[in-house]
Amino acid sequence: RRMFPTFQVKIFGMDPMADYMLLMDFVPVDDKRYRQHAFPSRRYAFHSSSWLVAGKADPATPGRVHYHPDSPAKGAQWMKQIVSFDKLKLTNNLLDDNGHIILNSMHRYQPRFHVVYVDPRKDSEKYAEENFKTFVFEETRFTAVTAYQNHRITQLKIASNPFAKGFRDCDPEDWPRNHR
Amino acid sequence: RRMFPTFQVKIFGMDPMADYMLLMDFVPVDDKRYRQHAFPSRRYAFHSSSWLVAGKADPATPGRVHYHPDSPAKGAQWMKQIVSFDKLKLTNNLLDDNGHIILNSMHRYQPRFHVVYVDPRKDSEKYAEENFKTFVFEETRFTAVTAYQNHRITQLKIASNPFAKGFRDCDPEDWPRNHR
DNA sequence: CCCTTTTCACCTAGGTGGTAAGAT
DNA sequence: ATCTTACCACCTAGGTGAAAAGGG
Repeated sequence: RRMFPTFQVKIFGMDPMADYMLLMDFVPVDDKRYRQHAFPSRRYAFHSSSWLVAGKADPATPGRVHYHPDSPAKGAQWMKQIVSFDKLKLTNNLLDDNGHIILNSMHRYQPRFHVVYVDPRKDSEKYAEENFKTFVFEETRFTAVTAYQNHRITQLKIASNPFAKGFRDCDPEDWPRNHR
Repeated sequence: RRMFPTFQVKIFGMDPMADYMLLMDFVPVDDKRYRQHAFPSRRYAFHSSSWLVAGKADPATPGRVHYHPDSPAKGAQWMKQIVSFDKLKLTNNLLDDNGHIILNSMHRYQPRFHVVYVDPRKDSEKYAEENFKTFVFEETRFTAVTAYQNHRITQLKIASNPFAKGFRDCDPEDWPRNHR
């Protein structure tokens, strides 16, 4: 499935005439597996609001990469509007052959954003290091799940994702302006 | 609206590592305007199967061009599968600002397909002539209309365009194999 | 009359969380 | 008990010709 919200980025400082590839990947935040409850219990109507460590992480998944489908493109093209990675999809299927990003459920991940300058020089491989920049936004960390573990996350998604409009109790269009 | 069927082309002989732009435009086939009937008549239940010349063409429309949205891309990318111009849209609105191709209704057009080699040399403008190839398939000529003038064309479209499935009398899936 | 414009029901295509059944 | 899978109704987004209304 897609990520929601989508990872979006505004870019400055490229050479407008040069070609760049934009891509994303996901690295584990830690070496842990998470779970909802330490002990069996009926006290929680719908899971808890915090995660507990359940032990060591499962074996790492193949480290796939997602190229922005407009890659390669000129710096001017990338900079003239917000770049949105809305075609990026996540899966927990280790045998996936749709090229989706493979993650372990119940593990924490840090999305990373990479910019690659397409070096026109013949021996460009030599400069791979300097033609490559990585950007990490820690506020985009998340726990991968197969089903939501927290009502407030579910409600936030239903309220903000247009495709979940069918599950809304009231229409946000009817809200007073100062509540939007 | 879109063209249907979509203009599609299979490409051979490019340099796999070089960049190319692919584009289409439309040129008038002649300097004529067409119409259905020479004289008022009630003999035709739904128009005629042939076109009659109605006089000289209307003033030529702005000669817009449609770049395939994957442009620019490497020869290897273009050659590895059929290239489909399914994002190309036609309009009769001279003031259109969606970048659609502007055509005069009731006029005949010849679609043209152009391949532009993106020359990496600094003085590439000098070689514009040799880096540009045009391909014309006369069987793709058509008369632009705002509404179909012939029942058999309407039925052919309904039978073959998936988006018109709602107007089909019977489901082609139910046809015997040798009729498909 | 002939053609164009506008609106509409009906599709394709695909992104949501809910839900029930399945797996461990 | 906890988590995963498969399927579903319900959306968004947009491509069809029909039909009615409008213009010359």
